[in-house]
Amino acid sequence: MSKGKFYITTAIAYTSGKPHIGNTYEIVLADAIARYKRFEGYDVYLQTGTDEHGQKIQEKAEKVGITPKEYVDGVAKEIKRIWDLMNTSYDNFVRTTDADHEKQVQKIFKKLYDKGDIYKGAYEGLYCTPCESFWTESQLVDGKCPDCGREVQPAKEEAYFFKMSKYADRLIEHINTHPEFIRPVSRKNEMMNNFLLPGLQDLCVSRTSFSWGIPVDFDSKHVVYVWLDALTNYITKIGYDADGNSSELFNKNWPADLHLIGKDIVRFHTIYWPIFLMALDLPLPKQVFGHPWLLQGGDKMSKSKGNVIYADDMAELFGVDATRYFVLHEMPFENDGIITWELVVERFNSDLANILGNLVNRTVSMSNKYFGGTVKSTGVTGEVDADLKAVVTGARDKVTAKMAELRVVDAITEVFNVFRRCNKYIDETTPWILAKDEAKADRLGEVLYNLVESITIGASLLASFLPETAEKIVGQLNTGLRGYDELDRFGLYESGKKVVEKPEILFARLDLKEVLPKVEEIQETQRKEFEAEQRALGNPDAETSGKAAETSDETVIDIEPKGEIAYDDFMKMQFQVGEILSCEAVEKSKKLLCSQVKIGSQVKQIVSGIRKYYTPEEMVGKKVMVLVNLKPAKLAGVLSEGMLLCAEDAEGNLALVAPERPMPSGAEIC
RNA sequence: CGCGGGAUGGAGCAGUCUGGAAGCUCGUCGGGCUCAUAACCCGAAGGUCGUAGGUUCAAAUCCUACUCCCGCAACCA
Repeated sequence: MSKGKFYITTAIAYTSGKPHIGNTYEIVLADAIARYKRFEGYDVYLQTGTDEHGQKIQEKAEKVGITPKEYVDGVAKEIKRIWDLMNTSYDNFVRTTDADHEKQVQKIFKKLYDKGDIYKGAYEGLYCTPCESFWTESQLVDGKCPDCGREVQPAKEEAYFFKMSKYADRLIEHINTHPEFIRPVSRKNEMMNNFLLPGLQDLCVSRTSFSWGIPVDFDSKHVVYVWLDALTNYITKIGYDADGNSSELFNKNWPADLHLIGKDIVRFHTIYWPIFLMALDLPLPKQVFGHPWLLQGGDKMSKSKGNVIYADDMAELFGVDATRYFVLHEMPFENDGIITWELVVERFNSDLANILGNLVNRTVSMSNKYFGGTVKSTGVTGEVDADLKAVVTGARDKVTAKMAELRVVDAITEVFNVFRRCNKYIDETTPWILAKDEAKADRLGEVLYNLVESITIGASLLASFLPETAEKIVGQLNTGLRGYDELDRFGLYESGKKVVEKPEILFARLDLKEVLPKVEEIQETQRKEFEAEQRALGNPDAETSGKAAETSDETVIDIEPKGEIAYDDFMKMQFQVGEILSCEAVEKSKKLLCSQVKIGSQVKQIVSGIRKYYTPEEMVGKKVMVLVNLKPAKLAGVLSEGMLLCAEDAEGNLALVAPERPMPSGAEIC
């Protein structure tokens, strides 16, 4: 009896490196939703996978000395391994390097080209030849290249563009008439105000600067823009065919009911993707949910800090279900969630061990102790039974209501309220006192029956979130999980069955003191791996910060290698030691500090983007390395006559470079 | 005046759209209980709901101004 189809997708993971717990959150969330929908009776199709093209991947593979395909094969395998480890019930794991996908993307590109929505044009802009970069008028500084300060020339580079503006009005209309399309609502406002209402630019949908992508089949210099490539997986991998021979799977499942994505890519999913679909004459997905991020103690995770939390590390320490529980529970609906090891342990002990694990344990123990494990309904009810039953049988609808709004945390709370109520029931009925009175044996039997029945119902509701645990619980109670339609009825546990003799501890309480050293170990390993990786990539200085740039979802990004320079070029630059005489924040900016720097006998005003790392007070008196003969420029309206040199680490943290021994102001650095 | 989000007992959050007795989890303190994983149950303390005004019989909630955080954008000479 199907309630209809439900097609849900996650964003496909970019194969630039191992996904951390924040990335893993998405698939676990999707899995919980998918499992619950299936449980409700929907015909669910959950699709996830990997996004494998793009310049970053090509560069990275080159660094390691393997082909891009070899590289993504490795990462995709690792991602799939983690998805499987987390016990996620996806129906389809897609890869954008799959042949059928690539073929359809080419067809789609051609179709849109034939239709006139994609046209061949040119980047027209101001080109800085040494930097190989295009700039717009507004990016220029004093009419010069913002990178190198040299002259720029008007230039063109051939590329394909998509006519976004053609569909903008229709999209605005759609968003306005479908309030549920973008969730949460705050993201909708952001999209409207920032991108749609100011007017959409045509989007460049091809690249010629690298080759690791899907080639445009009628113009092989170009590869398809990664987002056009990646987004279309939602249709190609369920059988969309641009020529009209789409599969039954596609016809049944499209439009998608829910795209689950991170808040950072809302723009692509609520603007570009719908417009691509409009151009293909396809209906739009019903809902796009941009979930928040999970942050490590408020910081972004990064490998070099050794504070990345990976799902498999967590699963090893706490178990798969505890890991699932944690990410689902700690992620709020709209704001970023915070993850710390202390919080993990607290949740684990309080909810999983104490409320749930202990409840099952004490119930099974008592059944064994008082009745040799036999659970029998005697019909001797008590006053408090009614409330227990009401809470237990009413839980399903509450959970369903929360899930319908994608309030997964609240749904889990509803499930746990069942277990909390059971614990309270034990206190209200005091079985250990009943057991002392032979005449109350029947009442005692009924109490234990009610507990076993309630736990069975609770476990059935829990199954979508903690599938393994739910099975273990009903296993100990010697029964099975209930169907959705049975959960509003009390008393289906077969009277007279026996529970297991020895209750297995579901979640053993953790001691933070024992967990932290293990965490320390993991972090140490991570830092070592990171350094080893850096060395492999030819960055021997990696451990002290170094040049290897990296973002949270990347293992490494190396900076663009610059061309060799002659000694003369080097000699053109004048570096000197400067002493900071005074320093103040630049009013109009959040990042800039303006310093008066004494270099020899002159004083220069230099603006630097280091406000985040240094206060004006602590700047004063420092002797730093200054590039003196840089052409002055205005930053946030303030004149800057040079550059304070900084080292930048993986996360963009900056540290001023200073002479290692005291040197007088003005000393030349060469 | 770039766009947006946030500020609620010690911590983490809900409540704000649709004004009407400040709520949840954890922690703390006190009590109960001993079936159970030092678990469970009950109770208490603790908040002028960022600040200042305003609307209203009534404001965490609506309006205005301000302060401080955080994203994005810009930018980081």
